[in-house]
Amino acid sequence: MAEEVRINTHHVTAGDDDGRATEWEAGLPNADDLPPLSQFLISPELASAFNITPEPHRSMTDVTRASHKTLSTLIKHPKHHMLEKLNDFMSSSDERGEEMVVEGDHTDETVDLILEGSDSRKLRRVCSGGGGGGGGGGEEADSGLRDRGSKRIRLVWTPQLHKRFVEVVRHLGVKNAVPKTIMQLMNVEGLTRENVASHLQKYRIYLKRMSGLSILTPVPDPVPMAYAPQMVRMPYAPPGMVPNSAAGGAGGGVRGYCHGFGYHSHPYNMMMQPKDWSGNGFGSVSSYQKRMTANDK
DNA sequence: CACCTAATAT
DNA sequence: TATATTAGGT
Repeated sequence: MAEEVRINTHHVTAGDDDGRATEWEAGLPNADDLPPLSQFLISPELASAFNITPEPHRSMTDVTRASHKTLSTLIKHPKHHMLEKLNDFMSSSDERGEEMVVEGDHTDETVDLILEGSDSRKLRRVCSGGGGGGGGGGEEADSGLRDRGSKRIRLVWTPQLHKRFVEVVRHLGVKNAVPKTIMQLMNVEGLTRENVASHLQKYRIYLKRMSGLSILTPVPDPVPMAYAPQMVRMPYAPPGMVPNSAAGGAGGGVRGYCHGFGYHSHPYNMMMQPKDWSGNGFGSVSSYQKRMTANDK
């Protein structure tokens, strides 16, 4: 309780003293009703159980600074001119910041477009009930989202975006999930078929991995050998392949092994999603493996 | 043409 | 490392 919280009365100096938007404060709880900034909202046990790292302690100064920043941003780009900023950065980002993030928000309705340089705008996309289009048909137009030189911008698959991807893939079923359809169903502006294809390729590789792996307990702790039958199946042991040191080269050793998807990006697997979307049951993980060999389209 | 996989480029 | 692009095939 070291810090005194006085949000109500604190003023913002962006511009002048009355840059403060008092209407924003209407209905907000009084400072006395709020817990002090220094106090965590969840218990340490809970935090550790869910692998949450507590934010560093914030002082009133930090709050003030953040507040200033927000306000000055809003003053600079008032109203609905936010979208125009998108074009701004697209044309101003030559050669350098050519990374873009498309990240879905909590709802299915909006996605955030973020640039590598931490620029971020909101675009609106509606998953409206209309289009559906099981058969295909070409609706939804264009928007490849390019750099000034008409070069494509690198897409970053944020967890939100990936989640949308996975939902669509599951909804379609793995067999019918092809880039074009996925792209259409995801309904994210700027997303291209190539984006999806590339991601899908990686996703399939990931699934293959998972299907080879034993899904049941990757042996959490060293249990006595005698009692540990064969819980860990070898993923893929193509005849005549030595586990490690094959290509060697890049990256090296153990870590190059679990590249990309399952492990790296988040402690929680990016590729994994809760087993449910609609009634589309495909529980069995190793069902599609035969597809490659034969022909079913 | 859309799709697939593998390899390679950025 | 993650994503894009290309090659070569169905």
